[in-house]
Amino acid sequence: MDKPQKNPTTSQIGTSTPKSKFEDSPVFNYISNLSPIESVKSISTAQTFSSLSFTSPPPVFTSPHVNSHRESRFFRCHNSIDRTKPLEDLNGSVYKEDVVVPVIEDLNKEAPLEDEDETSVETSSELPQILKSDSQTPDRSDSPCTDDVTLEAPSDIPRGEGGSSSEDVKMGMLNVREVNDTPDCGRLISNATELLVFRSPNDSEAFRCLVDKISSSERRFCAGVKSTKRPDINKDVPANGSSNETEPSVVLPNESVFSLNRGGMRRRCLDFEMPGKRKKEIADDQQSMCDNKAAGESSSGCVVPGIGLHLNAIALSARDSNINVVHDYSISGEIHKNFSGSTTPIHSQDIVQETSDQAENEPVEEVPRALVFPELNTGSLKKKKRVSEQAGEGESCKRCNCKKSKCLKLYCECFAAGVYCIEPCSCIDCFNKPVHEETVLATRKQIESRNPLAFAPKVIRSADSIMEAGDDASKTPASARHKRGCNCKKSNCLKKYCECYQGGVGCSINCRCEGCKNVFGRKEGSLLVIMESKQEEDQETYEKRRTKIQHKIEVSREVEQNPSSDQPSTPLPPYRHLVVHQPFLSKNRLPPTQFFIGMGSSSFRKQDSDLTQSHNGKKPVDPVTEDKTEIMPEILLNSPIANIKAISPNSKRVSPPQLGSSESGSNLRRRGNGRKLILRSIPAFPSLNPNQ
DNA sequence: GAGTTTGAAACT
DNA sequence: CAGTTTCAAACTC
Repeated sequence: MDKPQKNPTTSQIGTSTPKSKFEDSPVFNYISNLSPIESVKSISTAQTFSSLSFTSPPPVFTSPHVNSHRESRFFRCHNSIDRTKPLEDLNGSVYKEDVVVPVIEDLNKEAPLEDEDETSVETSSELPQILKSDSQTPDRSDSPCTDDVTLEAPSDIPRGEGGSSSEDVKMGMLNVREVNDTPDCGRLISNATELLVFRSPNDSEAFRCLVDKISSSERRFCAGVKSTKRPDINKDVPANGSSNETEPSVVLPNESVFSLNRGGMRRRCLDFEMPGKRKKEIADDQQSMCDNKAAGESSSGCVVPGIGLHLNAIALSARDSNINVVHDYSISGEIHKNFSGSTTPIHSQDIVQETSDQAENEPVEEVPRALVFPELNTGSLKKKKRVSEQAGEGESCKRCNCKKSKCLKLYCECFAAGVYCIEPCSCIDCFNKPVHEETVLATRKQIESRNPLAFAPKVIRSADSIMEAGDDASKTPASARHKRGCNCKKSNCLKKYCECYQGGVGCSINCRCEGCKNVFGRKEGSLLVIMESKQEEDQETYEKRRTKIQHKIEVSREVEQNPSSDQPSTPLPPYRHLVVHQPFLSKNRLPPTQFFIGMGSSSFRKQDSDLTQSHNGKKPVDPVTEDKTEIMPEILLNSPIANIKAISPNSKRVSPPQLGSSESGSNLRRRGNGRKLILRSIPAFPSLNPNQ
């Protein structure tokens, strides 16, 4: 639709400029020299670029972003692929490239490059199975893009198409794919971020989008990269892609965002529907290869929902997004990594290594379990709850215990989070199920009519806070630290009864709490005050809390490491990382330790420094600008995203890519802070125009 | 696991 | 808008 038009221009711009610049830049050269992989990348990039960008305007890639991403992805992919193959074949690099390209094109649908096709065919012989398995499974419509489609425009898309029996199926597919795809996709993430940046109206949603996008993009690449199975991909794609909207879906990201914006419910619905099926499928599949996939599903189920999950989470998570996001990341080992890399301080190196490792081992194994188990596998709700709680939870996996509200009121966490109740829920007379979709939607509308922000994240992320600083706090709902502020009277804002505390944020002026002792910050007012108060007065309390939290985390880790239960159910591990590093996840999730990060602008800074720093030293409240600059992770900088941001109207907020690009050296330093970036970007662009 | 506490959500 | 009631999570034992 619109995409094609936009894409051409943007794609060219984004792809050509950035890459060329990067490649040409001495820094880039230096990097490339450092690692053979990099060199390959450069080569591959060029090739891929040409092939991809020009061979045929693939519908899927129509979006410029996509193309650029692809390229970047390819690099990564190549690496992974290369690993499988001997590096010696530099020529092979071309070969590799070819392989990759073909895949992409396949995805795109028809733009076959002859050479590439050949290569693809060859490869296909080798690895077709995995992908096929996915696609072939009757339940799962394979169009790689199905995921995207479902996510983006679930309602619009004819469910029947592509042979996908149902949304659930699609969802499952998505999840699976996500898992599989995860490997490559640092870049994918970037894509997602782009999308978010441009169009995400809400933080949460944006975040979701990210997740979704990532997953979708990952899939694509995965297909290619993953396996070495490109052929399969090709097969899948053509069949599915042509028939289905897989491609389009890809193209649409922006649109998807819009749709997402509107009602997280759809997705959630989808997601939640999944859970039940997922469980079954997962149970069946776990043992099989699909473990990864299953995990992905489960995770996604959890995650996605989570993402969508709690709006709060989304918002935080972009709260969901974050969590969701988080989950996703965690789910896909790579994604997680990538993400972490971008958002969190994870080292780019690590990412690379991981990618390589994953390529060898199949990325998902570790993550998958965790993901899968946590939600699906665990038997007892309580356990799950606890786990989730400890982990920081997966809001994605929210479980309610409603008895009278029918899960149609905000009392219900699931409903409040915009997700359907699932089996683990012990609710009675629950109407918050896909079956009662109409009722749910109607109720939701009703509630929204009463309070438009009812489903908005309660807690606003640091990013938001930043935004606040920069912009009018009142402007966006997210602007507030806590949407409404708490009204605690007995808990002193030191228990989860307090929404502020629960969200890992400090109380603000909006709060009407009495005897506020919120560790994250008292309601004195400005962030600075909060910080100071913390430092000065609350140090002890804070320390205690911190220690406590840390202890919990460690415990959870231990548990994870020592999977006492056969179920790796301990979701904690995967989540934990996420949680720890990313504050955004969900409102609840933010672990106290993190909240600095999550909290106000001050929090951002603290991330790197860690709580300790925050404590010990006063943390100068860095101007928002600084955060922004620092926030940019290397990956992002290198990735097209950076460019995008610059382009984006809101770019002002976003740290200019220049910073990152200009100061590659500083990037390392920034890594720690890097995570912030993504989050920030998300919230920053609430209602951007898709195009620009 | 049951009961209590708490504060948000819903209602008046 | 304030006060009250309802509700379910959070917490305690």
